[in-house]
Amino acid sequence: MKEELAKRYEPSTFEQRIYSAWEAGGYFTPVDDPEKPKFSIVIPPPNVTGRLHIGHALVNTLQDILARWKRMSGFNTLWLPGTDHAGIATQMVVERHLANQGINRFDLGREKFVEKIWEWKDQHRTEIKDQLTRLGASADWTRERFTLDEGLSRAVRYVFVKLYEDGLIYRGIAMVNWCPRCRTAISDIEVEFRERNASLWYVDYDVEIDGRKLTVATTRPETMLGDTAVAVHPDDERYKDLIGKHAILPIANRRIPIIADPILVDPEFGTGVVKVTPSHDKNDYETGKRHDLPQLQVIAEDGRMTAAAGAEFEGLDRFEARKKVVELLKESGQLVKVESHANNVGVHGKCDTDIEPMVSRQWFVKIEPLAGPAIEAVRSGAVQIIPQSWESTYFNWMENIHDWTISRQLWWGHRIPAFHCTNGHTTVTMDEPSTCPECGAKVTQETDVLDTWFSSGLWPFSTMGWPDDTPDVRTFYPTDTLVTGFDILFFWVARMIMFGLRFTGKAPFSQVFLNGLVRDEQGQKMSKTKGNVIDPLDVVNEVGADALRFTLAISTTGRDIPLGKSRIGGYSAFVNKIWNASRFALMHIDIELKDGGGIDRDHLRTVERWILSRLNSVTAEVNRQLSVFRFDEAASALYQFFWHEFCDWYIEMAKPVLLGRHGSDDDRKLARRVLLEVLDRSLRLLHPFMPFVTEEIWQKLGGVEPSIMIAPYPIPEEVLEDPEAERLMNAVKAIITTIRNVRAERGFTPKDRFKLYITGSDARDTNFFHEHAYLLIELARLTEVAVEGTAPEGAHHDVIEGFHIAIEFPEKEVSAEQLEKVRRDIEKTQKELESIEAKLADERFVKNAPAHIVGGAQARQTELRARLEKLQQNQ
RNA sequence: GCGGGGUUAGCUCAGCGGUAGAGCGUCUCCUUUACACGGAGAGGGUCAGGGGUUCGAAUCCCUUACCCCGCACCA
Repeated sequence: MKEELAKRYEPSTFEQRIYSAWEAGGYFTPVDDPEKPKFSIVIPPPNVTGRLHIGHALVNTLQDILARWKRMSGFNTLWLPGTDHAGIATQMVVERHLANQGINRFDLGREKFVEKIWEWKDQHRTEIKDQLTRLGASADWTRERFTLDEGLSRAVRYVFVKLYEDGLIYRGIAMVNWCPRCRTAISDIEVEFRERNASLWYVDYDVEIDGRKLTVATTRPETMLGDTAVAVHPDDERYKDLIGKHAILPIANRRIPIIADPILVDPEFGTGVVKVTPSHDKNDYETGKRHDLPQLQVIAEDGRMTAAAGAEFEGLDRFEARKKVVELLKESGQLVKVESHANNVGVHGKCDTDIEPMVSRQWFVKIEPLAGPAIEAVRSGAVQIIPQSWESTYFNWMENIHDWTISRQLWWGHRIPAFHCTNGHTTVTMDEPSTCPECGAKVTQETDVLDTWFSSGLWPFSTMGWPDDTPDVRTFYPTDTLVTGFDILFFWVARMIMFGLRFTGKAPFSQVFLNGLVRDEQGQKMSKTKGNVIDPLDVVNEVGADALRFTLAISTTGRDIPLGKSRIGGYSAFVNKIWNASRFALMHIDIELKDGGGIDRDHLRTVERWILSRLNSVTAEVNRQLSVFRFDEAASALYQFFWHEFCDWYIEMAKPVLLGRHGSDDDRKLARRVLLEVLDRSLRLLHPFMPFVTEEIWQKLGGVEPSIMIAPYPIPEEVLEDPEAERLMNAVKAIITTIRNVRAERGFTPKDRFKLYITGSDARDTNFFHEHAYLLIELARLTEVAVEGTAPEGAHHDVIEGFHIAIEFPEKEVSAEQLEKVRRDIEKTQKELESIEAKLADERFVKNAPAHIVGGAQARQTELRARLEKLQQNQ
């Protein structure tokens, strides 16, 4: 009837089989049960750029733990999976991929190139799904989405048109961050700053007043070619007389005005003279607008110099041009000096290319009207950010937010639903008009696409069929918990909150759990170039998904997680332990869960009441910790209970009865029932963390449900609490431990057996030990336990948890080392006693400290006094 | 410059007002029929430094030092 477990724990033999069975059972798909409360969670869609890394394994393990926990706890649970088209990132990898074959995207043309990306996407979507599957993700694949799906694209167009009509999307000319490599504009948050050792060049400009010169300090000499002014501070006495005059721009030999600007110029920095390049610097652009300066674009979209830079520079790369400008200045003697200078250079986070500030026509989202409600949602608690310390970061960013540049000059993405006609009219509409609504001329669609985060910002509802009023939207929106990395708090989380509130009137989730970054052992960020990345599949193949998941969960405290290859499967020993303990249990259990019968609580012995009480307390703990996202605490509680209480103590204590060395047949039956019960509940508690191994074992227990993943999650039951059993068993454990210690200290081996004398503080306790003497005899390896009589001379005395014990040793020489140990024990006890006595003698302590603390100290004092007295007999 | 986080056992980290903890590592003993991915033990910490509040501080406040991470600035 009952099946045994394989002798060895080999996850590869069952994990994939089990996943298929779950999928076939349809357990990942929510059931249509209006009675059940719902729980929904949407995956942070991984980019279809490549394979998942260990950070994905973390974020998805945490989501799966929540989903499985909630599902087992009776919630109608949806975990919606999918992937992100990841605009620039994907276009870049495909371009690189094609470059290896000697093809560039311009050879292919837009249509063909996009086709290639779709092929790439299909392949990687499959790989990603496979990886999540191997991790055990209980996501509903029947609802899988992709940001470029027709449904989601429609939501994107709808939102774009709506925002445009509401005046929150506008098109205009502005200075944006331009990536000359990707040849597209990017938003402010996509710019990363890198510290660099650069040079500061000091250049002399001739001034139209004879003999006078202005020395300008610059880090970008090549932009000089586009200078249209030189600025000084209006109050700077050194240059006051030159304001309004003109300087001669070196090389270009253009006459440019000397202007006064208190905002741009800090007289303390450099020489106090600033060159002004309105076309290639953000501050200079603003200055140019203030002073009505002409713009002169000397750097083109591809990072090469334009004709405006002069014939000898045209076509040169901007960095080549820099060298050449410096060279020419040297020759003309206008280069005064060069200083080294540390500065932060903005680069495109995706490709590490220096950003070129560039004036261009782009589409923007006017963000303040969206940010206001999003700030309020967090402030009011409608959206809770965990750990809470991230809230101030969120507020800080949201309160200083700038308009969002949403257009990208790329081919891969949602094409902006704007249609331009030959007469210059622009129509923004969801579907392409046949002709211009204003003049009837032919229209062509805008070639720019949207920032990829525009579509992911709609993810929690666009995936459910919005803007239609679908059953999924009604049932599962808003979602409950969002689990994601803090690195996309601004990119993604903030945008979802803004869009969600604007378009659905509701925050898209009520809680955001931001997990830390997975780093290597040295605390280094994982990256391909450093070669310290870990492919989760390698780990799964090596130690199994359960060990990986448990390691990730128990390491998740809310901060960064240092996990290198050596640590990543660290908890495989624990999984192995679970396997073996279960194997032992199955060898002795001859009943199945569905046999029913339950437990006859009236006939339980103290050991059994104890383990059930402990199990109940860990049940409460796990539920409590999961509800506050303390995955580490929940996992630790299970680890501690299963290994160090259930295996180390309970199973060892049950063995005498299970193996027939002690007790009646009825005792044995009851012990089996309890063992089954504890194992069953433990497996269910562990299941969200270790779905595979728990399922594999649980299948052998003969439960009513076809799968552990739809069996109920244990909840604490008051009847199982038993403080009295815990008190007595704590004493038993402590006494056994003491005997083991003393045995080792005195140099005896486990084979040597002794007689123990023990007396409790009252008859009931003494009687308990009389009945449970076999536990001490078995686990502490004794010959007998006497509850009366006096220990002979030379016995080792101690007081443990209120019980007086004496261990009778055979004649044996006591070494100096052993005597020293006894002396140290006494000293330690004495010291603690002294400190506690001093405390109790202090009336301020007795007066001010809460009663239970004072009471505790008094009890401790009594115990220590008794113990000290007994220990002194050992000398 | 502004903000956040950190500094606790050899390593990685919990604990955040009432007797210093875990995992891993180290050392000793043990092949006891679930498990040597095991069992039983041991050793190891003036909780970064200095002040303060309190009967009592690793825990709260101030301060110094160092280390991370954001954001802003950078001619």
